[in-house]
Amino acid sequence: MSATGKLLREMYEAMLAQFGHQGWWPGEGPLEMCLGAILTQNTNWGNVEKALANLKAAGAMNIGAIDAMGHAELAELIRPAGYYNIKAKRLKNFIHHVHQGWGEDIEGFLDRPISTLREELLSINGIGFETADSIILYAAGKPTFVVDAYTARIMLRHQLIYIEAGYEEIKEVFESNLPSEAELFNDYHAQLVAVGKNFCRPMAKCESCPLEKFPHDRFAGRGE
DNA sequence: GACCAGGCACATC
DNA sequence: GATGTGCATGGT
Repeated sequence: MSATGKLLREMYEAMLAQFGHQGWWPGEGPLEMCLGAILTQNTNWGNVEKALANLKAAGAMNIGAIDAMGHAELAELIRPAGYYNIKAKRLKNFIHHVHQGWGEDIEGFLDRPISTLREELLSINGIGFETADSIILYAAGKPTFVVDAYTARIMLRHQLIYIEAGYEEIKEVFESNLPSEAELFNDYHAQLVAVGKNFCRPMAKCESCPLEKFPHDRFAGRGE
């Protein structure tokens, strides 16, 4: 294993020891996770759960129903997740794409090589890098690393990336230095979010952060 | 009442 | 190609 891989491993163990397994997206089916990935864009997961509950209560947790639904009706159901007009469009774009190619077979849509699936997801308006990777990792259960703003900030502070690094470069640091295991990538991302929420904030001090013992700059994060 | 939350597309320069 | 802006609810 590379030196970076060893460091990433040790950082993971330290976070795991402090936060425990996070169990993100314990899963009520791949479709729900796909919808959740879009609904959670720049939004608290608690609000997303309310929107998903509304969809279920309306009998709309299936591809055909959402594809057939009018914009206003869908927007109203997902209202608690915020940005409901734009997210209604994004959900429809995604659902329509899957419906046309795969009918109700979301698992067939997801069960393809990562590169194929990722490219196709990214071609859908409303699905960017993070949402595509979230769908691949959490809904399809395939090993692709999800990068978010917390990940970028923590990696930068710990001098594991350059300030100029983009999404794909940050993702590559994890994927080329850790074993390609969906379960590890899943929990690793969740651990980074826990650190980001609780410690590694702009201008925050590092005391009692599980990553404090690893090399870092205190105020090197993005946007600081 | 300000600030934030598991982004993305589009306009503008 | 870099930077700015709109999208919107609910919890702290």
